Amino acid sequence: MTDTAQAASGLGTADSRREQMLRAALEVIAERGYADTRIADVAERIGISPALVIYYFKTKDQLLTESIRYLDNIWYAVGQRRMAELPTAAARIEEIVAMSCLPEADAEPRSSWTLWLDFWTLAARNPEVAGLRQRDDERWREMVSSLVTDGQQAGEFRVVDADNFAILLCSLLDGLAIQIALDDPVVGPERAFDLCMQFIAEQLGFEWKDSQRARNGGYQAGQSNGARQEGR
Amino acid sequence: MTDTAQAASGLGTADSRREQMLRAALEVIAERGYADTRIADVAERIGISPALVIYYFKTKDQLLTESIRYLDNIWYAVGQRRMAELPTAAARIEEIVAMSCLPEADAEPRSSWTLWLDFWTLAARNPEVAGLRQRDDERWREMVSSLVTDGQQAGEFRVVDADNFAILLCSLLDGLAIQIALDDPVVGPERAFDLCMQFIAEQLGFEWKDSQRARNGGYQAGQSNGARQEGR
DNA sequence: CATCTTTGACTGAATGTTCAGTCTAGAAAC
DNA sequence: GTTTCTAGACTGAACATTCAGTCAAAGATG
Repeated sequence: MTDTAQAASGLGTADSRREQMLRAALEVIAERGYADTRIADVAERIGISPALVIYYFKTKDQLLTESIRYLDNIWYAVGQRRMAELPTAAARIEEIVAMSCLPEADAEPRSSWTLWLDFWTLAARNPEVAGLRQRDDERWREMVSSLVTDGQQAGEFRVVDADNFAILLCSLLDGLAIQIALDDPVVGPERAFDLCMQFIAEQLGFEWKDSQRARNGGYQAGQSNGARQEGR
Repeated sequence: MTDTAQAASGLGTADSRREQMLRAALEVIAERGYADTRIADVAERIGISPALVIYYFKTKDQLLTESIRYLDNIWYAVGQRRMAELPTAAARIEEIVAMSCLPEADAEPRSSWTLWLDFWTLAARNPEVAGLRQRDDERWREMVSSLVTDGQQAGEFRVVDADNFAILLCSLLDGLAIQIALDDPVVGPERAFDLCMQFIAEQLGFEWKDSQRARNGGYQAGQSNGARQEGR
């Protein structure tokens, strides 16, 4: 599966190839785990020879490392875009929680929660990846932090220390993500989402009414612009 | 290096050998990561032949899997023991947080936060380990949950849903553990500990005064046996 | 416009290394 | 004198990486 899509569509050359490989690598990592990902797997997935993979990325390590970077960037970009489309701080923060907890209808290869587990594990030993992860975490904390500040100025939220709150929330999200990634029978996506939102609403002192967010699909029933589709 | 300590101390035969290997395995995993742990590393560490490792554990997989189980059990047992020694629910819950956040003076091989990252990553693909992890998580949640209930009955804590709180706290602890494991410059052990305790105190409605807990040194000055040194 | 030349994408067949696991046989322990 | 341990040498398979080219399109050259 998979290969055809792009392979058929003719994009053989140039940097689309690179990207194709990065994507394939992420898929394989998600399935087999970082450590068990072989160059041959990635190659096979897009129907090319292993040698070609090395042709583009000098080493296996480079391929995998770059694919992680790729994931990281995409994910952050998606976050930014979505934030921009939402009107209130409360809605934005809810979207962040949703991104962390709720699987999306259009399951991208970049999703798959287990990818983040591998990411963390890798960061523990690979300094380059460690730096990446750190920056990434910092970015999310800042996003949350400034969101909170905004919300406070707009009178949506009660006054609490934004930085501390950001650390708390981001850590909580990571922790919940583990449960979700590992399919914990007690802490599924919905429950994680609800608990987290309750926590936030309580901390920031705003009303949060459960329901609304119909599973996947969209982030908010009402709120107009039902368009957002996350192209691919 | 390393070998000497135990090797010299005579415990050569029988099941102490097994345990010695399990410990060594954990050390190596902590250093090199689960995926990069070789049988030869474990053997070398205690100065034996790789073949001997296979003699005791039929396969590499078995060795590693068992070492994870070993870690899991020890950690939980330590938790139980410590809980038993503390008088109030508040103190117990603080100890749990400390165990999750604060490195201890007598750094056991079993510690090393990165071990947990590997544990989770492994659980994502290895059903056996997945079961282990799930049970483990459940145990901690129950511990917290019943702790909260106790505290409530004793009038120490305000009334909140104990199960939900347990999920929240355990997830938060996991999330903070990631930051700590990866040496995040912003979220170090102390800050994680403080933030977490503040959160708890607020949720459960009790007073928590920072100070007290002098960094490492274990939870309680006393503890006698200053001997245990864990060679290395 | 027919021919060479160049260049970039790509492959299949080696090569070499790294390990897990086996096998043989010696030393202890009981 | 079995049975339990243990080491050392060895095997076999799995891979990453290299190498020597193939192939086709794009430019030169005449």
